[in-house]
Amino acid sequence: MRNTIQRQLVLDAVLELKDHPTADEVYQHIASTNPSVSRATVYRNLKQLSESGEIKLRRISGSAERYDHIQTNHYHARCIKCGAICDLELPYLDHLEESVRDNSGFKLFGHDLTFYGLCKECAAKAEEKTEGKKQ
Amino acid sequence: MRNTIQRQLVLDAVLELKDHPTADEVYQHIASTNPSVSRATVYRNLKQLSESGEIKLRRISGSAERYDHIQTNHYHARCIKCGAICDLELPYLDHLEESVRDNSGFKLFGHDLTFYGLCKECAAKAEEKTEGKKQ
DNA sequence: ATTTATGCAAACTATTTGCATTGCC
DNA sequence: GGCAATGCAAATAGTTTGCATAAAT
Repeated sequence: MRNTIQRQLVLDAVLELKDHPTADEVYQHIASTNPSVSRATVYRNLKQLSESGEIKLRRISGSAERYDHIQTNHYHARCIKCGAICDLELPYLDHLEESVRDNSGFKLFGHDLTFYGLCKECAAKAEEKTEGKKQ
Repeated sequence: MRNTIQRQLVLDAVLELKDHPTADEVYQHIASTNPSVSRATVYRNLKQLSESGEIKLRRISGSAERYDHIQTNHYHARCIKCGAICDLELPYLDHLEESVRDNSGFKLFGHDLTFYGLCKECAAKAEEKTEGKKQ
């Protein structure tokens, strides 16, 4: 694994864009200052960095793949209206796999848990509309 | 919502293909006997049928969207090797949303939980390989 | 008759890959 | 120098959309 400027740019972008950026958001961020870096390189480095454990790939249901500078296990909420992703405070369900009654022969390694709902802003907007209708 | 042959074909396909088919698998199934039905129609009907509650859209992390003839809440496992999806027996965590310490203002409606691991077959293959290395 | 649904093609989003070239070690 | 990484373009997977036509009500 070689130490290229591009790899460093990708790592820096994920560390700066703390908000679970998608690959494209990382690319856009880098392209704003380094337009010659290609999308493919961003994708390749994101994959490598997440495989080497420097960043974390998050699979958020209903969303494109996202990358996280935070490594620790925690869960996320996705806004069904605007797509925002938010960290949640819920103790990580460490031994959930063990609770599965395994009649399938599956060897389970882990789980992805994503909540969905309305973020603060979108919930407020929905509230306004409802109020509007009442009058 | 009109009662077209195509809609019926899509519904029937999901009921027959019990194995959480993707939109494309539904399309292929229908196309094998009704080649004139278009992919777009399959997608449109899958969306409508899931919105009207006749079938259930499942968001399985790491997989394309899938459709289920079963409506009841339950969780799934995805094989990281072959992509197979399997129903799991684990009591549905009905009130998980309530356990979230909500500092974000999110209004949570529900959650998607997907386990990942190796299915019986792929686990067996991996075992073989390991055995091979030992000798 | 009206209006929803269809088929087709094109567009779009997200991601990967082949290949010639660049540049790290 | 050798091999990994890059940039580019094309390819792929999954899904949606515009539009003229067909068909359900």
